[in-house]
Amino acid sequence: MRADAQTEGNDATTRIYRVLATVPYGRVITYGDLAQMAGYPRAARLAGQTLRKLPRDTKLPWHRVINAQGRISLPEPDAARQRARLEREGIFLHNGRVDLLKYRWQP
DNA sequence: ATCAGGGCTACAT
DNA sequence: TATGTAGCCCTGA
Repeated sequence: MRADAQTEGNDATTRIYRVLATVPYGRVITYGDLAQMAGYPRAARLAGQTLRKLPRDTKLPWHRVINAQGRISLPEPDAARQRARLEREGIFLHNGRVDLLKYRWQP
């Protein structure tokens, strides 16, 4: 836990979930940005580890998180689920990637 | 206190 | 564009 994070009174998981919840429909965010917005710059892998623990029935938009290359970092069959959810929001992959310049969300 | 490992990244070939 | 290679930083053992 970090000093600046402690002042917020929350652990990394909570902070990451909170940011994830703000990612709007039809947009995506990278692991690195998610971590940074949660107060953990350069801790992209932390975001990954955290998301991996999400329950299957979560309401959070886990599928809107992709890597910095615009690619899905999940092994099949989860990658297929993520792709399907993204498409349902109008986000399609071309050559296995999302057009970050167009859909990347950054406040 | 240490250490390996993770849904990663940036940079160099 | 496609690898390879170092960093990064947190968590759990």
